[in-house]
Amino acid sequence: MPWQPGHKERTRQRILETAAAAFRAHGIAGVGIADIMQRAGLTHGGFYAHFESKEALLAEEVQRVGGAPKIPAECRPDEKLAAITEAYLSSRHREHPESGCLIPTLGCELARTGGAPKRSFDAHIRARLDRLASYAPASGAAARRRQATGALAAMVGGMILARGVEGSDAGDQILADVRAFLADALAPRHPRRAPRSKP
Amino acid sequence: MPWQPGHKERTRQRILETAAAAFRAHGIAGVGIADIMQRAGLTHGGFYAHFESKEALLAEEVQRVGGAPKIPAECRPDEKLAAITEAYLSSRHREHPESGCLIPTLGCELARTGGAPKRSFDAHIRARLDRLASYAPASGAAARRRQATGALAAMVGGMILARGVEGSDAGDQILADVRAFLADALAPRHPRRAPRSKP
DNA sequence: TGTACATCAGTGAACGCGCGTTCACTGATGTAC
DNA sequence: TGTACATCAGTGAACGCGCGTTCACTGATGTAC
Repeated sequence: MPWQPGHKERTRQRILETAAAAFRAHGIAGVGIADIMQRAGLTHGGFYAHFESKEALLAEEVQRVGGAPKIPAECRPDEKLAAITEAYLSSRHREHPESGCLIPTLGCELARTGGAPKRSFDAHIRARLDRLASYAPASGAAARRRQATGALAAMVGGMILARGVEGSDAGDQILADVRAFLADALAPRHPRRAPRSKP
Repeated sequence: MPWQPGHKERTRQRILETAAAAFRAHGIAGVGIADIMQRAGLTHGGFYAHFESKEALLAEEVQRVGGAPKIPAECRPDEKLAAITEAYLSSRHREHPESGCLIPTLGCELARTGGAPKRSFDAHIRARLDRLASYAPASGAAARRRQATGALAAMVGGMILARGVEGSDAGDQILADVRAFLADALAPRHPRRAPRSKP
């Protein structure tokens, strides 16, 4: 074996990491194979020695980019989900899509795809909901699932809105509003109100 | 004037309506001028007699596609925002991106753009938040703003997640969870809990 | 009423460009002797 | 220790294609006489 073992695998990882940032920064359609390879210090022709196609790369990317949520060690169990949403809805995250969650950056495009990328996206969403549900404060699997789904939805949508408005201040204001909304919605509370009554 | 007055304007509107559906169905990058014009029953060359560029069309589109929320006439004032979220988070909306809200379909792409489309998107988001805030049940402008922002974020994110998973059932489950989450979060409640206390 | 005309909405060939993908080739590498 | 060699990761020219945009043109139209 004329090359050090693991050399090709390391190159492959480099391409994956470069592509992950490029996709999130410019969108799937906004990034070409040549872009990715150049940023990885290679030429475009070599790409197909590592991946079958752009679509295959994307599918692997969506599967790979996990994003384990950071939770403060001293966090109370019933405040973990709220802590995750606070960390997610940060200015830093808003300013750095290339290293952030892929749903607000690629979600619209991935929702339209089919095949392998769509399957990866499906798995990505399910895995995140499962994980978030394990941190939800409510009692009962269904209630925790509701909290996790509602929180992730607001996180994703909030980030899109914050990046969609012009100006950092307006974006940060949206983030702050969603943070406050979720802190309130996820706070331990009295039992649910009675169902809507007919007048 | 050899053509009926308003003829060109009607053609222009037809292009705008065709493009609105096409963009939301296939994304900005996924639709070409030739596609739009063909669907409008025209040939691609004529496009530039109506719009300066694809970008100009997009900017006008984002400004135009408003989406006045449908609220039942007999709806109680403090349940209007919740009613809007229920109507938004429907299976029908999930299945028909081409005629639905443009934020879950184009939001990721628009957040990355600049220039006229970005300005339109900014205005679009602000207008929607203003309108939703006017339906929010809380008392006080800031609290209503928080509810409107949180609700729109969850609506947008929830729709993306619902369209991102595979299968109608999984998508509908996500919608139902977000609906329930928001119904709970927007329900009239006791005063907010005390701020986090140190142990 | 019929004909010639000016207008201009719409046509379609052409442009330069960048895309994803292919493939014959190159040359840096570790090994064998 | 030095040289010849086989390997294969990576190169770069080339492909067909579709894109956004341009522009000389066509031909349906309402008007003038």
